[in-house]
Amino acid sequence: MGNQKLYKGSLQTIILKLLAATDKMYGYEITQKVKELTKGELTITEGALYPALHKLEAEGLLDVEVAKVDNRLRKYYKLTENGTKETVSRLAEMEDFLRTMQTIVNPNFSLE
Amino acid sequence: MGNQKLYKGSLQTIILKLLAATDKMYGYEITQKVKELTKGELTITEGALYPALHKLEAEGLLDVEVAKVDNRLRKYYKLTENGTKETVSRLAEMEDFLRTMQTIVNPNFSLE
DNA sequence: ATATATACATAATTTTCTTATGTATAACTT
DNA sequence: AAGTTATACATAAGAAAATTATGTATATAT
Repeated sequence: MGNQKLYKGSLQTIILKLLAATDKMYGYEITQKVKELTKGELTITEGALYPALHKLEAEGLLDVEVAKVDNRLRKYYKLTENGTKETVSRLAEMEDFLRTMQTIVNPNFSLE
Repeated sequence: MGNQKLYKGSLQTIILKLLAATDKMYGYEITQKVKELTKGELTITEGALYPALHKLEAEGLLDVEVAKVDNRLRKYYKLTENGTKETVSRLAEMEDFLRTMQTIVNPNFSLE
């Protein structure tokens, strides 16, 4: 597991992107998907995930739909119309950030 | 100015990388260099910078050398031997992080 | 004379996480 | 049958790293 600290600030964007790619997902599913996608490099804890989902919902970016599967509760989240728009801009910001950081940490990068 | 929030957690690595590329720099110089390098996308505030420099120094990654230029104080920071080693591993972690995030937010990326 | 730039610093607050804890059901193991 | 792990939600306490606000002081530009 790499430096989790670096992921600080990017959780909302990750959630939004996954929902843009999969239409609807529930919390636990998101944690498992991220673990799988990142080959275990990023583990989203419940203490980070659930508050983040609640916040995105409160901001009107996500809609929630409760389901019962195998006698267990699931909360499916999906992007609202506004959430879809916001995802586009969050992804653009993320790409700017990644490009900028790439430039800075590039081994060929020099200050001269 | 992009989403400053995304840079949370990467300030130490940025400082270390700049010092690896320039041998010694003082605080204000770092803020200006970063602004220039990122074309204004990232503005490092003093409230973030100075505590970060003090912390890196306390951890033994930086040495400080005080100078007086034009009757004004400057504190030049440079990597210690340990700081140079640590920079290598911090940059490796940063590259892992950037690669992983790139995978997740890549527009060609799909969950199927 | 006044504002901006250079150069440091810290305190209060906010944001976002980690760690710890709690509830509950299902499935697997011994 | 009993205990552990997996599934599925949630929140509270605390830590980490920033922002915002404030402070000191000198130099330069208007």
